[in-house]
Amino acid sequence: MTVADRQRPRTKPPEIRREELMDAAQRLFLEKGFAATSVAEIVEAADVAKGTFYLHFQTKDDVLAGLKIRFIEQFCQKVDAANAAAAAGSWMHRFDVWMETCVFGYLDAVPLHDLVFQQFHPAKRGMKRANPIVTRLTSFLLEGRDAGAFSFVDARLTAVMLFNAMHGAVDDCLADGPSVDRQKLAGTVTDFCRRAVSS
Amino acid sequence: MTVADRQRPRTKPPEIRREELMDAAQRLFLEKGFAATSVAEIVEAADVAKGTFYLHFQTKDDVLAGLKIRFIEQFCQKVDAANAAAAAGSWMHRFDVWMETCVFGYLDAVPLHDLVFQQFHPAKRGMKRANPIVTRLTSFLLEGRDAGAFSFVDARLTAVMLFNAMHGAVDDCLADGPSVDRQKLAGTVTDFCRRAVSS
Amino acid sequence: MTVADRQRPRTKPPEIRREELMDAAQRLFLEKGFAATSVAEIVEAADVAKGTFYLHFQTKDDVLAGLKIRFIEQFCQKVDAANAAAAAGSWMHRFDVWMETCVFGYLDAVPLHDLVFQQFHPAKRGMKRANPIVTRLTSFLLEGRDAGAFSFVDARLTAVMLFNAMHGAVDDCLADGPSVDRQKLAGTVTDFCRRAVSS
Amino acid sequence: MTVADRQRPRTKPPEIRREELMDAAQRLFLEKGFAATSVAEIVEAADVAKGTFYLHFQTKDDVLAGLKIRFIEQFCQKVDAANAAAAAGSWMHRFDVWMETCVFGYLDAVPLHDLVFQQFHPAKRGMKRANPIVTRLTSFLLEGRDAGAFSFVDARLTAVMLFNAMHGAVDDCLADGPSVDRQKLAGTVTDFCRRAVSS
DNA sequence: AATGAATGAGTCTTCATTCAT
DNA sequence: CATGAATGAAGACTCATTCAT
Repeated sequence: MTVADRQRPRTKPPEIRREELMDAAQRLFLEKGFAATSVAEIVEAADVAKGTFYLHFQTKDDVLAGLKIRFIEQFCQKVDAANAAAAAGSWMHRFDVWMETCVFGYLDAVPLHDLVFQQFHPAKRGMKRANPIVTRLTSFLLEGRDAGAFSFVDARLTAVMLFNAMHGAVDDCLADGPSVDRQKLAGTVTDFCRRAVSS
Repeated sequence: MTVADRQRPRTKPPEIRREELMDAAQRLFLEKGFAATSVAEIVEAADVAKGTFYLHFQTKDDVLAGLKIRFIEQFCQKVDAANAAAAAGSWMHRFDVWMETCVFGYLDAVPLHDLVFQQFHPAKRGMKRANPIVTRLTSFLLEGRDAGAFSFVDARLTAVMLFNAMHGAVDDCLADGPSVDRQKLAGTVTDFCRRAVSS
Repeated sequence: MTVADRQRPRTKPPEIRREELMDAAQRLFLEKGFAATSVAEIVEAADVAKGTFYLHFQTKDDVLAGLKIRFIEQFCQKVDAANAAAAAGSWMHRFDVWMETCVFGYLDAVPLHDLVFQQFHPAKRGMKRANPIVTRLTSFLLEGRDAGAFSFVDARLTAVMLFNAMHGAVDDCLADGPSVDRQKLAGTVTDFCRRAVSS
Repeated sequence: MTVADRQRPRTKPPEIRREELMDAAQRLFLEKGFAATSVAEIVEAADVAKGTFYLHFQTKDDVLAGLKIRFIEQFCQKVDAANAAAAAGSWMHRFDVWMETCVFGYLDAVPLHDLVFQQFHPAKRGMKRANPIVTRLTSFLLEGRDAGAFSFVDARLTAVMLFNAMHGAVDDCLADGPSVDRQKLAGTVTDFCRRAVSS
């Protein structure tokens, strides 16, 4: 309460502060879970006052929403980059690259993925349709089929199943422990997926 | 508040009371989510007093655990029954039956499945290994391969991927709305899965 | 936190607890004002836990509403009793009794009156119409006019003006300090009021 | 956010800024109540930054005090003007003008009056003595009595009662809705008041 | 077996005010 | 004169759990 105690305002540009708060929140959410993390802990970790949090986010849920958007953006960038890099190869090669990128990408991000995709209440399953990875994969499959490289019944549903198969495999491996033979996993997944779309 | 209302003997056998509480809890959890449902609401729905809840369950989490066990038991029964009924057919036919049973079974139970498999907070991913459906499917795949009917790299991982592909497909369809062409969905899923394990 | 610390529940019938909480709240509201009194202080004064407060009231505002109802009931009882006791006298005498009862009643209750009639937000002026004292007084005036004892333009508006005149006079006297010549005040008020309705 | 939008010099003379802030505050206070209005809302409505508010007012209460002073000044001007205009008439006529002016003046300002006269918390009832309208009316009544036109027991208390009767009547009419028969109301009030002071 | 009043730590959120720029 | 990011004390309200009856 003394004059000495009162810290002078340590002003930063809003984007920086917001990012710092999101970083702190993400770390804590991953450690202890969303519900078990209090706003008090977030602001302490970010070294700001309680009120500062509410300068940048409407509610605690709001941070999670922000984290989700950030996660999706970053993941899409990875996939797009890998896809572009392999553009010259065969369709099957490009498909393998797709799935491998996803496997590796998720291996590094499964906890975060689960965090941001945790369904808040029920029903909002509709959100899943928005999954931009599935959307991209669907387009890719359709192009490949037009080129005679792939075969399947329903492009979108196939993309969904490929995505979930991959995701489940990664999940399962991680369940065994943190040390995973990444190449072996990727090999098994791509083999599975290739079969499922081979013409 | 009438004389008739109160003091009516409300004693019931423990198993019945427990079941009624679980039913009430399941309904509310599915409607509003686990975290958003309070014990107060559960006991109100089950028409018992607060204390009665704690006569049958240690904590709120305990009910969810009970719900999970009940769900798995019921689901396994369905799968086992269908599998037994198709035991005389070809391996591919039996495989189709497997996947179809899952599709139909999950179509009716996806929200419940998601509820009981919701990961609480930490990386209790180990739990997933316990999924008895995957265990059963793994055995089935191995037998089929021994009989020369199937081909794949890793039995367990393949079972995991098949399971997740199926689950994802059902999820995705449900996202569009409650009315689903069940046969068409089952057909697409079985086609996908059959490709993935064909020798 | 020790076992010794934990007080055993000191259960009381809901009506008693509710009354005790209202008493504590009323005392604090009168001392420090409604806004300046926290629920924490109320429960401390009533010697119960925070949660107990919310067992009996939905919100903090809810207590004030309860206080208002209680106040009105008690005030009406006083007026009705005095009115009944004077029923045998002349109309003018009964009118004097009316106003005197109000003057004395308010002298003892002005702070409480102001507390419970403090307008929360705007507009809810409509509430004032519900003032049962004014309603009673209106009826009384009409009966007296029918008997040829009173004269005025508009019964209800006259009742309102009499009530407010009385109330303002009491308020004004109280502003001078706590020691008031009650008889002199009552005399001045009844003189004023009698003139206003004399035929 | 365009270049044009920002950095436009926003400096204004202090009196203007202060007035604008008071206008914004008064509008919001009347809409939502004093307590329910935040400084943040005031500065937004006045289109200035938070800090600017504290350049012109010490605290939030300070604005309300300013509003009160402004209100009283304006109201007194109206009454004085009307009184001066009627100076040539009879005492009773002048009295009618007095009360009519008040009725009409309050009809347009009751919400504002209630706002600025809302007693904060303690029994700062002493403030009411300062009511300059009552002071003026007291003087007027005394002069009229000296001239043999009025009769009453206590000049000040009579002024208080007249004022409160008038105020209550206006309040009551407003409670019915925004559309009021102003002339009828004024008639009823002046009739009531005239009786109360007639010799 | 059943009750339900009581508990109290814990949570999110608000907002008047300050001050470096 | 003006700004607006930062502060942090304070407050209302929730809810899983207990236990005397």
